[in-house]
Amino acid sequence: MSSGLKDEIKQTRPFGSLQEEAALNIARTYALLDHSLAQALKPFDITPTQYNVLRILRGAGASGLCRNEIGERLIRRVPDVTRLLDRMEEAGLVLRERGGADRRYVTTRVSEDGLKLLANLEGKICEIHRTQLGHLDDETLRELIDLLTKVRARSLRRSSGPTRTESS
Amino acid sequence: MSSGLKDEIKQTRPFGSLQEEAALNIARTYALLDHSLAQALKPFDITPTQYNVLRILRGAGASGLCRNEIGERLIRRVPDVTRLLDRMEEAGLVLRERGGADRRYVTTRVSEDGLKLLANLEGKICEIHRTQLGHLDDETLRELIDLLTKVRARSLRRSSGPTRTESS
DNA sequence: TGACGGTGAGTGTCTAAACACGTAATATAG
DNA sequence: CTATATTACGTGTTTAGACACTCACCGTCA
Repeated sequence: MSSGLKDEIKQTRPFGSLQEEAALNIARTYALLDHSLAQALKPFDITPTQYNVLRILRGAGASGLCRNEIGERLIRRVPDVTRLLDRMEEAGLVLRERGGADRRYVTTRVSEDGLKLLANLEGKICEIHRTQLGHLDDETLRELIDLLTKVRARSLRRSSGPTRTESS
Repeated sequence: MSSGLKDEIKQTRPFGSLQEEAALNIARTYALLDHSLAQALKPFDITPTQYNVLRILRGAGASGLCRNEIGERLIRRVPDVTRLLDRMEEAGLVLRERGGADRRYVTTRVSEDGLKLLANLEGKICEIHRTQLGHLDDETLRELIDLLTKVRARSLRRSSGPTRTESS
């Protein structure tokens, strides 16, 4: 069981350390999950990151969020939120508006089309999650979540995540 | 503890399901680990994927591997192994040679420089892993590895990983 | 022996990521 | 009230990822 990854990637040598094996397991598992999510989202012409943005903006509601706030809430930090939003604006999923008290800020909000897309996606996404993780019971999932939270605990003590090169 | 991710990404709503929360935890954790690895490798002018290739080829030894075999052993499958190897060949890290019985195959091997780079990297990589995961004891790491292996178990029953668009 | 399907590798092209730099608006200090 | 720093956003450019397509070689079988 614990040497499953070695077979998957046809590795001949033992892992250098348990830490390395754990890191590779995380990477491998993420690759599988992300790939299937990306495939599922492709018919809707959005990427997992764009889906992430849509959900963030839906959560923010009518007041919207500025570019940097969106960047900070992304699961995977990306160094070019501007053009990510450019593409989503062009696709009609979000609306941007400069103004308000501080004229540096550009507020981004989900559009009606964006909300409709999210609603359409909801069932599909649940199905993906069931396919990916439905074979594990709640206790196992909770345990996994707790362990991953522990993994991140060290990083969190020192920074709020990968530093983005923009605005740094 | 289990709501750590919500704070990290400043999420206001509860997660849709435990499955979703687990998937997002995996993604978030991977993003942190991958980012710090990429930063550590940057002074050596290679990416995590290139590092992965170097280790695969070192494991394969003098007989080398053909392009598709390399692609199958990567932690993260990439759809353009050819140009990945192009870049590494240009950097002097690998050698490619067409020939042998079946002249369709192109055998790739690590170069001397590639091996030297790997040797130089070894200590650095161990240090990274200690920084990332050194706060967890062996039992905890083993547990995490076992859980992630369970997560992947379902995918493995149906395919050997994300299908690559090339050669499919 | 020569047409055929399958396999291994590579190319063209578009999109996205990564990184350094630049601009505009606000805050702060003297 | 001006000079400077800081913040928020955008742009230019290089590199890598994604996907469809083509070419070369092999085995097979009529």
